[in-house]
Amino acid sequence: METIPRTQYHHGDLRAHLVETVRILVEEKGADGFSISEAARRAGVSSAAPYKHFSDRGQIVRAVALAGIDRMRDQMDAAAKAATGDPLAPIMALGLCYANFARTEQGVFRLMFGLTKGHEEDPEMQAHGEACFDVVKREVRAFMGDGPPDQEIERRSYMLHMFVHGHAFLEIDGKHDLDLDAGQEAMLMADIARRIMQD
Amino acid sequence: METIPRTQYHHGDLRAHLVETVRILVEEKGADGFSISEAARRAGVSSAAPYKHFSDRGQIVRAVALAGIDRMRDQMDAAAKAATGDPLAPIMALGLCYANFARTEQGVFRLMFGLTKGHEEDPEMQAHGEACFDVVKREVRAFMGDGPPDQEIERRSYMLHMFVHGHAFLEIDGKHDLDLDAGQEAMLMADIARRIMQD
DNA sequence: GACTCGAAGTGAGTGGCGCTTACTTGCTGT
DNA sequence: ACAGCAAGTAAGCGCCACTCACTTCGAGTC
Repeated sequence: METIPRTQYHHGDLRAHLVETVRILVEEKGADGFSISEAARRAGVSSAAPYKHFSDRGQIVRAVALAGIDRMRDQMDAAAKAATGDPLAPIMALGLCYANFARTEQGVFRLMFGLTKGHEEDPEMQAHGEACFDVVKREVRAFMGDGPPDQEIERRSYMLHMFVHGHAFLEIDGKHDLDLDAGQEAMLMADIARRIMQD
Repeated sequence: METIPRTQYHHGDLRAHLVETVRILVEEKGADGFSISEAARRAGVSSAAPYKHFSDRGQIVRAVALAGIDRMRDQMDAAAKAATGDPLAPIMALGLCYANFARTEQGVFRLMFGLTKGHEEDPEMQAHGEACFDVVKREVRAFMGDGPPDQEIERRSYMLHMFVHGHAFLEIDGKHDLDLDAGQEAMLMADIARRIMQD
């Protein structure tokens, strides 16, 4: 990240640079402790420059969140495909992946959800989220076979999502005292996955 | 709520008044769209007045969150005690209560969690949260009897919490498309409760 | 290769915010 | 009656999001 003042007048790709800078700031200062001004400062441009690329602060944050969703989707996809052995392994892997993402990209994770300021019905946001959830549904379908109707796949997938989402947030918010090591967390995930997927 | 300018110089109980005003603002404008200045304006005092009662904005927000936790605890306690019939009824009732609180006090609910700015290790906050969780543990113990060790009670209670917490947030964030009516939500809760509490 | 036109920058300015400071008010205890 | 202190005020500071009038410079045209 370039804190050094630019030599050229035009930046090159300020838009992408800003998104990345804000991502870092969000992790450093928390999901609501950063400012666009500071991001501009770090990028070595004036505080007015960001508004040539985004209509307002919300749109920058939105771009950071969207990129986060995509990143998480990629990680989930990879984790599910890499998991073998137990037929429940891919589903467990998805859960662990979700929790790990929340821990390692806490700030962005918070933005991805709870970004319900003016984005209540943002179709692009929803589409990217959907793509993420599709990975879950795909693995649930793979586990359950072709028997059950889509509605049942959806139901189970949502149950899994509820659990892991709650866990992720309780974890990063420090709202539980049972501090699990990686092994214990994996066992918890396995237990949950079994309970949700059985019968 | 008094928007009318006061007649007396001294307010009477500005502290409590502010907490209530901020609570309302949080619901109106969202968990991060309100300002202390506006709360002061609504209370009919100068923007400096709040700082005679709170060291900073964070402490006001904290007070609002604390009051919220207590309110939720009371509702959960009442809901659990009122539930009869099925032995799982109290546990289901707790879940529905949690989800309903999140819906009706969305702003405060968001504050109660995700208030991890400087409050990471706030013992009072944790204590109030604990008191809330105790209600869950009490009902789980009631369901399971004296057999299982405390650790198992804790485990099951946390599973319930994960699930309902995830549901509450996905719900208020509008992150799922299966829009459940009250009956369907109750059935979902029942299904989950059964899966978690069985064997 | 000069010219122009628009995208991408600048710097100064606005209003609102959180918070502080120095001062005032008026209730409460003696 | 009065002192002292808790609880208010107005004014001001620095930071923020965002705007506006202006400048720079690179890409496309002749």
